[in-house]
Amino acid sequence: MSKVSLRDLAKALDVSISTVSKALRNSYEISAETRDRVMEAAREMGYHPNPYAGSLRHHKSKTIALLVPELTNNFFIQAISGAESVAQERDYHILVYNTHEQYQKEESIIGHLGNGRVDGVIMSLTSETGRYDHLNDLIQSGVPIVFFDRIAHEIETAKVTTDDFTSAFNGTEHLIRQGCRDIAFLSLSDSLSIDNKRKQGYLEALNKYDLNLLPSRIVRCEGDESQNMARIKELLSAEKRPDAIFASVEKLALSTYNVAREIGIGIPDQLKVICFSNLRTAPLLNPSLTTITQPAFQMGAQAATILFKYLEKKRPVIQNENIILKSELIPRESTRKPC
Amino acid sequence: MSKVSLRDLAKALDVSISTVSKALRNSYEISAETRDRVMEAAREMGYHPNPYAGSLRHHKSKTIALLVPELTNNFFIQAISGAESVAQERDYHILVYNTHEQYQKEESIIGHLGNGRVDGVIMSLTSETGRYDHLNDLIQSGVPIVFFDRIAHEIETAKVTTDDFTSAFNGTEHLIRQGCRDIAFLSLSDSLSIDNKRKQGYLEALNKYDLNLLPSRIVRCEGDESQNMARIKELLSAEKRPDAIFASVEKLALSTYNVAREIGIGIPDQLKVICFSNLRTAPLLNPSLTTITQPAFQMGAQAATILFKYLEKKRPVIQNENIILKSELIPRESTRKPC
DNA sequence: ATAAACTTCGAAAACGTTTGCGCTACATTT
DNA sequence: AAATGTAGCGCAAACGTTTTCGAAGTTTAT
Repeated sequence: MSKVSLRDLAKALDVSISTVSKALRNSYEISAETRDRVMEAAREMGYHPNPYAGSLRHHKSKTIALLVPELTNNFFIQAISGAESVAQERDYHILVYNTHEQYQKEESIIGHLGNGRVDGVIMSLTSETGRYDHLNDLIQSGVPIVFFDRIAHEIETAKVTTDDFTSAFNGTEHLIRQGCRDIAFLSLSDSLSIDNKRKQGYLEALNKYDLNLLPSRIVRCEGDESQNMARIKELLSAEKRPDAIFASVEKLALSTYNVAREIGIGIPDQLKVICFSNLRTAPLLNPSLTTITQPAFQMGAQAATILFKYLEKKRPVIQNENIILKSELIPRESTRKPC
Repeated sequence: MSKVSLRDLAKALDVSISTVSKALRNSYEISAETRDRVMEAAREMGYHPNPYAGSLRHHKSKTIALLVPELTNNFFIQAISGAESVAQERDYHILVYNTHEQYQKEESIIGHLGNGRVDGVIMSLTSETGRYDHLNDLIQSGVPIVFFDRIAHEIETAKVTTDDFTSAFNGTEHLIRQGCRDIAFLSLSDSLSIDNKRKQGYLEALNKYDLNLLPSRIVRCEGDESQNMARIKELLSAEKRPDAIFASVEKLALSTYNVAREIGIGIPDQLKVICFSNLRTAPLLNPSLTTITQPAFQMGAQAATILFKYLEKKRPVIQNENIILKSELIPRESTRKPC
């Protein structure tokens, strides 16, 4: 039982290829009797249509691409999972690509998506991405893009994000209410939309409470894990160290935990920690970690839903559309006030 | 700049389609001058070959499928990441499918992979999967499958696993050496190869130390999270509760942590816990979790490497081949002996 | 009875490639 | 001078579909 094509079926049934094709698609042109014969034979011979032949005719692949800057990351995985759920419902296929936080890879992958391989793209930008020609080219060539989380404001299309500014504001305010007066912010990248929004929320909260900021309190952590840990260690080893850390992403909070443990700084007594995170084990950490948790699964599902909505139209040009979901601040021990 | 095809290029250059095609593939039939003109025009007009047209001719899609029973799972994500890395190097594309631990979904997805959509499959079985007709059919139709972790012994092909028996034996022995005498085993599914191997390793260790087993000490946890937690709660609430838990998978250990916290059982003093896990936060948990960590990334990478090795042959029928990688037992506080 | 309409099917083009083969020049050999 | 060789290119088939159109044959309407 190797590949069986329409031609094989036609030959076996002694009818034409087009008859078989029409019968399988329940065309009104075919008599019920013939249709049943064809269906029966198709099942028996194990016929499955060649998807690429169909794609070639239709200029539709029933396939979308999903680009994320990291795979081993709870947020992105949950988002992928959400998108995959929606795609599976609609019989779409998902190509997954890891851009590894590298602009060059993003560009190269996007380049491979041009000529009909996918009907659309769902993506989150690299922390390096500062120009968008590759994305505009793709859209120009008729492949719509929906962004989630790390979006490109410059591109007119649908974007699914969370209330980063407000969440960061609330998170910072939470720290202040827990008694912190010198809060450091661990940033991932200056070119990232979400990072900037979060930073602004953080600054706005400091401003509201008249806490003036040392410039050194905003720490860029765009290196690998050991480089970031070195930065954090430097920050926490200074004679005047901050009394709280707001990590813009999960991994920086974990690095902070590791550094704190290494150099003997107690959380939350000597240092409070909060971060954006989708870590399922946040409640089980030592100490349990206060998080701002994004609805990652829903974000992926929403992005997919929007994309499919447009793909079902004849001319899928996506309009500007901003879906903003709410994150949830979950206070835990890492920001507990001393009693 | 919408789609540009060979025909468009040919028209623009006033040569035939075949000349363009050959020029782009650096055929010796084409003069250097023409070749350069074509190359130049192709770049300028933004030509990218339609992948599906090529697939149709070649019966090769440069695409593989990756089926996992769960997406939000550190082990599988790392494995996907490993496979993706190898695929990216070789310019292969990866379709990712979540079978949601459901045999029916696995069967349906496999059915969609039949006619040329993918050149090969890398997969880990569902905990429900007990029959393999769908997989054999796929292989018969010329699509090779490489298994990893949750394999089907019954199918002759390449399989990448870890030393589950030995690891489970060692893990159990570790518990015994830490003073445990009544060790419960949390199992995921009876039909899963890895689960059985782990169970056997566990039993063998008990046997070596002459610890006789209550049948109730092997607990099947194949439901959803709340059902599993109920089971574990029942186990730990009994008047004679076990002094250790060996969880065959990560999520059951986390459920155990939650239950223990809920009903006030101290880890490790009243209960020791060990599990197979790829949790990055294992060292940061409260208490830090003793794990048997599988080389998940390498497993995915290995599986992909083997698959590609066969795909590059003319007749990709994969021979029986068992790659067995070693897991690492990392003792942490959750199995610490009382001092 | 003939014309019109409908039913059921097949021929063939098209999607965008790749590739074997043939054709034209021209150059080289006898 | 004729025969042979070669470089450079185009024609057309093929991959497996879908779909338009027309050709039969059959039924209905006039």
